Amino acid sequence: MAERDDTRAAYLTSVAACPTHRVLDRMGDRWVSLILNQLSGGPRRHGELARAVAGASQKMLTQTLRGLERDGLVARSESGTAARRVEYRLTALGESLMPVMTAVTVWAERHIDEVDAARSAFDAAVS
Amino acid sequence: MAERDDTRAAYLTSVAACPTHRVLDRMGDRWVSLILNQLSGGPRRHGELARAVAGASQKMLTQTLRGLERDGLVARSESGTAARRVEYRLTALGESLMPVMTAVTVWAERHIDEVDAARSAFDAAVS
DNA sequence: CAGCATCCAGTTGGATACTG
DNA sequence: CAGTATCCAACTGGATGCTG
Repeated sequence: MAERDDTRAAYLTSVAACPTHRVLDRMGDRWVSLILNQLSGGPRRHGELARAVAGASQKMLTQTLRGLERDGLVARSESGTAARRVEYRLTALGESLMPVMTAVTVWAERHIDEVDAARSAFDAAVS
Repeated sequence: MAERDDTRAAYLTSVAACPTHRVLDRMGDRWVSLILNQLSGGPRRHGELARAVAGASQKMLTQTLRGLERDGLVARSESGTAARRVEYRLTALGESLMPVMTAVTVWAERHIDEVDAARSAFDAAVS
């Protein structure tokens, strides 16, 4: 399909650039919802987050936080020289995203049973 | 870290089971937002979707549709014997998700510039 | 037309070990 | 305590060819 590579590439680019998709991608990152949820309760130290989001490896925790920081959703502040103390908190931009997260959560909790039922039915029909 | 495998595994399971995360995962699937968007305009044939979501490979289109169908968000109906005709449409459950998608879209379009600005600033500071 | 199967490259994310 | 660096297994998603 060499003749259509350009078209395909253009489409892929435009999809990647789609704001909705980009936001969804970020929100869907495995640990983002948990971290954002923690931070919505106020600033948290790195260690606190590590404990609260215990499933995440150290690498993923930092990596995810960096990503959120890069996108301006989370702010990082450092203090202390000996006993280092790093704190993360939501930015105004991050806070503005919370209602959207909440909307997702509300829908999810309200309809997850229907989804599960649909899955069972589907899987049963297939097998 | 063999001693904590159980704990870790339990956490990972609970995260995977988290309704919010599951929904976010589905919504974040690369082609879901585009497909759902198409279907919100009414039923579409497979071919129509293939054209509208031209970036997706045939495999991914079908795979994504199956996933949505499995989760009860989309319904598939077949008709015709010779010239096969397969149509997809949103279920009631799928329609109930659209406002959430819209909320994400609205936030995204409204704030993507801030995100981009934050990124540029972050990247500039790092380098 | 709609869909399935296979192969495979690129990415993701976890384990582990080490630094200031 | 917070973070970095490396290695690597698993998963994702695209290309291609075939079927009813």
